[in-house]
Amino acid sequence: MKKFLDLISEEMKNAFEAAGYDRELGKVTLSNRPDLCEYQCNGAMAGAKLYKKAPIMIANEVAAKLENGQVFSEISAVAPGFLNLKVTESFVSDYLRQMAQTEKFGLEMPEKPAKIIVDYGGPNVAKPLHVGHLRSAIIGESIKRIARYAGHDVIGDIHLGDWGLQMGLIITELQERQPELVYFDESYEGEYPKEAPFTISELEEIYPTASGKSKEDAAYKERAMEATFKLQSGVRGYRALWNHIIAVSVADLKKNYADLNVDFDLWKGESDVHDVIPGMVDYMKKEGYAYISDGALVVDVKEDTDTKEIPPCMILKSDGASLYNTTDLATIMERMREYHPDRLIYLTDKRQDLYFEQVFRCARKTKLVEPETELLHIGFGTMNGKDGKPFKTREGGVMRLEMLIKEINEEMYRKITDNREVDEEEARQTAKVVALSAIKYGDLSNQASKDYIFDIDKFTSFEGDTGPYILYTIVRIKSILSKVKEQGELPENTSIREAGSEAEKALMMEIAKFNAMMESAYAETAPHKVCAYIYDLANAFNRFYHETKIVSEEDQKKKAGWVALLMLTRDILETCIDVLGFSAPERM
RNA sequence: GUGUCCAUAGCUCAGCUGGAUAGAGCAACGGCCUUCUAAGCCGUGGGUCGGGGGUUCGAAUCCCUUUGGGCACACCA
Repeated sequence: MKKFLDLISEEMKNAFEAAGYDRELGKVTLSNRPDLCEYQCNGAMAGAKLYKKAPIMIANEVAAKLENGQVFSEISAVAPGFLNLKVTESFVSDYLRQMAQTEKFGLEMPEKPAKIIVDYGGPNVAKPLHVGHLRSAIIGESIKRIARYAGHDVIGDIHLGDWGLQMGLIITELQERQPELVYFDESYEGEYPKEAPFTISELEEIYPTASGKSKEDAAYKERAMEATFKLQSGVRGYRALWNHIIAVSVADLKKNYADLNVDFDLWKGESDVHDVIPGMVDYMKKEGYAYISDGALVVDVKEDTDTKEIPPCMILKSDGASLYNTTDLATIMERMREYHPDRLIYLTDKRQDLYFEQVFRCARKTKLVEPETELLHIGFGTMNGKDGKPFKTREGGVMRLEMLIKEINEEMYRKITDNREVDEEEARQTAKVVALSAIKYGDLSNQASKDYIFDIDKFTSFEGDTGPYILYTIVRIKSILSKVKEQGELPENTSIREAGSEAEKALMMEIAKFNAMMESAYAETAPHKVCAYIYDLANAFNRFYHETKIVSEEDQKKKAGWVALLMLTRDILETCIDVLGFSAPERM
């Protein structure tokens, strides 16, 4: 289904053409002066220079070619050359009726769906999820859902960090604490225990401890590197231990991500490409891409057009070990082989911008990807506390994600039960749903690339531009609809009617923007556009709500029209929050 | 040093493919609940869009410059 603005522009373009001007001048946009008109076209001013004519003359000529009627109810040419428009009530309501009957409210599907892999820039196993992981999960999930809704074939891969030095560190620290463990007995040939010799909370404490020690104690670091090497070369006991670490960690991760309503199609990690690395390295050497520099194996990724120094992309460290680059490149190779994606999207902190620039260039240069394969890094900003510095606990430590979520759930529960009689169980459930909307909307309503202030009080507030406000609006609509239903039968013809008030028309015009909004949210991988849209839509609805009594309306035809409008509004709002990754309760 | 991102109301943020009077929310103040959830709606006040220059009929938006900040710059991820 064509976009609303395109339909209007089409009329305008015909008029420009009929008046003897370039039809491309007839692009219509939303008015920025709602007091004067609903839509506007600035093409006459753009055409003034081209045709050496006063813009107002062009505007007048074009206006004369347009007719009031089907599409426009008001057309005026205003100095210096604006074309101001209002559309007819019937044009809007016809469009909405069509939207209601069309799959995905008229969002056009791509001719050929793109195969897209979203890499959530994996958390390291054995490290607790902290607030830093929140953004990649939330933004990645939404980008994935938006792309799916837009008709593409999307695979989400958590891409765990499960193969680096951190694993060696953990193993070393375990050995330090429990040297008697059978995993460290190299002569042992029997089966290893099924139970891990540690719990998730122990694991989460072990890593920071080990990491700290390695920074101060060179010998300790040496041992960790050796342990890493042993693990990577397949020493049985180390592998067994590694499997335990992964299993315990992944179980915990799954629980955490489930709480966030985030899921992954693939739980792959760096370790999955371990076996293909040697082949890739050989290939890069053989083709002459890679060479030794200062002992390390690198690929040059400089380009003549560069305005800055781009260091070469390192493939192997001087000790021959692989690193982040190596596994990422090998992963690209594997993904191309296995899925042949058209597009790879990476979500990480924006501090890795340069790193991904190098990796992408390297992948292109070494032909790991097709020339047309799109490689996209979405670097997001830091989540800061109210003081503008990276988010910490009150004590100054790193905030664990679990704690953060718990805290917000509690806060929400408190607000829901405040001064009200609510069923305990229902209140808990509702609190969780609303809390998630608060966290996600709070994050996604900001542009991903910018740092933002995570303000619990603001996000959990039930006022203003927040997740709870959006949910409240949806709940309100549902409540009206169920009241109407209780009243009994509605006339059969429950289709949207022409707007009877300004607020109703405004709501309808807001709804009509849906497909254009979703299209650009996908094209620009911009979830915040969805947030901005539903906030406007919720506002438009609430204005309409306040001046329209629906349940008590006597005119059944009118009422039926409103019911249809409400259902469409609800469906669109719910679709939008679904692509943002949260949902609305039945009551709140 | 090089590169890069950012600077908009007291605070948090939109707007940036150039258009008329720069928008929200919070905070402040004032209205609106016997009527579909007041978690709402309506209204008031609040701005040299960091500074300067340029391009243009027109600049928060594009270009240059300057100030202040964040971040990155090969053996971490």
